[in-house]
Amino acid sequence: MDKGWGLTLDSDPAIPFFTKKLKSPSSPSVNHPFFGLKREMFQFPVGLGASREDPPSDTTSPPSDGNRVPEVDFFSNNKNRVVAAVDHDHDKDSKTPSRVNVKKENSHSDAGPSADIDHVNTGLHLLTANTGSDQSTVDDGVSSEMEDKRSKSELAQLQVELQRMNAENQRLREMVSQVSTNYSSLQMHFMALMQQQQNHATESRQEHEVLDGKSEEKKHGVVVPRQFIDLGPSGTAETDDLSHSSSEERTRSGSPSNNIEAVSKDYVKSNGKNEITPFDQDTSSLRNGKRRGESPEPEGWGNNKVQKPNPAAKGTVDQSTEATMRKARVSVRARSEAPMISDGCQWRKYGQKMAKGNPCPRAYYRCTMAVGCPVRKQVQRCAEDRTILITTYEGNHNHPLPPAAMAMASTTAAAASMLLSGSMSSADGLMNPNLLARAILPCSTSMATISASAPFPTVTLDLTHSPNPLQFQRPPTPFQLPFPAQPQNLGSVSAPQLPQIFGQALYNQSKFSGLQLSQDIGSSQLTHQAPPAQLHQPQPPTLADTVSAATAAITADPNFTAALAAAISSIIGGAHPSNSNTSNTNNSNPNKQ
DNA sequence: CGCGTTTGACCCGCGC
DNA sequence: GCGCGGGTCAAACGCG
Repeated sequence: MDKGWGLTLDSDPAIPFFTKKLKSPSSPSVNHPFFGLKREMFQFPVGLGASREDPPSDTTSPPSDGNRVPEVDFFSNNKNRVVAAVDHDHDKDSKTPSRVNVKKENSHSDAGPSADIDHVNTGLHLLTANTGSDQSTVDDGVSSEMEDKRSKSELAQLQVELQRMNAENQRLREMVSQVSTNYSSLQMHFMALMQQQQNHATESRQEHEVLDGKSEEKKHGVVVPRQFIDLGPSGTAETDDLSHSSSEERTRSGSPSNNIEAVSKDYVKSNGKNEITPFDQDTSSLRNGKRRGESPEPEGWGNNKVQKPNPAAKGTVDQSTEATMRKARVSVRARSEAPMISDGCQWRKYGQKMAKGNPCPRAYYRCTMAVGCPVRKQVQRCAEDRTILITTYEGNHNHPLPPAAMAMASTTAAAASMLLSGSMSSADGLMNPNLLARAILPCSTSMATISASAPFPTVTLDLTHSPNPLQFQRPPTPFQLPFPAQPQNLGSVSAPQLPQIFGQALYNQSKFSGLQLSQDIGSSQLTHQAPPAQLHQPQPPTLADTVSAATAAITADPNFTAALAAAISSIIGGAHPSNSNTSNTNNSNPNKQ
């Protein structure tokens, strides 16, 4: 029963796991062809370092090229000069790091398979060999020597250039690793802040309870949605215990989803049971016992239904928290012809219903990557525009995920986590939805909306809006931050920057996968009336596919995640919004979530 | 034969 | 209390 959660504890779905995955090609997720592909696609953030030790893999890891345009350009020029005979297949592989290009070129010549980058002389020989025909036309020995000299000087020049580019390559890699490190530290900082916040909220609430007694309960019951009220106790003694003992790895996990799971697991622990039981199993067993008797499968989803608070049960707090946990949803709206977007996870359809007010049926899926994984999603087409596919995610995975799936999961978990943290950090029990929206996607409130109103706090990522075409183009520099990472700037970021985020993410995705996804999504989103011709690719990826890819890329992007963590930290650490306006003014989602 | 999907029934929450 | 709608279950079915 607790195997899955043990997995979660041991393997961080966040960065450590990410890195581990990359370094262990034999990881289970890679067995899945799709995951393997996605894994390739998402090697970008940390793949640079890894690829350095494994040059052969570089030829198949285009993600690492994103930051080496100058290098590629440089060598493309040289290629024309030095190894003009390089086949076009290789030319197509312009994403390949320049160093590999050189090696390949050498191998194309007479350098042999063991040719190394230091043996550029062979390349020069090649050059002379290639220009041999020219030489043959020169009958002057002196000029021939001059030619040699010139060639050698060129070679030396090239060598210097090569070294310089290698140094730059190295710097870029260091930069990437630096960014990754910063991201990890930010995440840890965020987790620490979360813990502090929870502790603070709990302490204050406990004080109130002691002082006010029943009136406090009444007040909460009237003013604040219960789901948010009950979040507070997550920071009780158990949380302290958590932060001092077994929670270390969880705190360091750096993943919002992990944080959520950690909190919930601590609730379960507080039940007094010795065994560590997934929170959802606790309630699901209740429900199963009541409704359908036994269920061999740890049905995490069973807790999807809000349990009636049992006054006698010691797990009232737990259940409420669980309710909040599972209630936090992330909805992704995207245009897609496909029946379902592929987000890197394995799903099994377990139900379909005709929702009222929508002629399109709603499909229910649950994650089957691990037994008892509580994550589920609903897929439904928008009634107004059936090209829009609405995918609603709920829950957190209790198992390791492939990078692609993990990215999506971390997105949803981050959104859910912020919903929870917002509820916990707010004195009124609920955070300003607008603030949350800006936290999740700080540059936009139009594409990221948060519905904190009942029944489910839902974050809606609306990718059907038209991004700015200019900003959707390729960013000038791959390392350009899509939006300022400084928390204080989050609120002032202009809305149109969000498309740039997605655009950049999709651009990376498209580069990684060799598909023009960015153009695809960009054009399809930009133009409702003028579908461009380049959309028709041999394997045209649906927009929904790119949506998940975009989300994955976004969360896989250290820039984004770092900024996200910074935003969260700023909200939790600094802002204590007492805005009791729980009604969502931003929820533009016409569909009830 | 195993696995995934389909589909009708069931349960629960909520509003009237 | 009743009806409605959302969500889930599980037997039946289909497919490889």
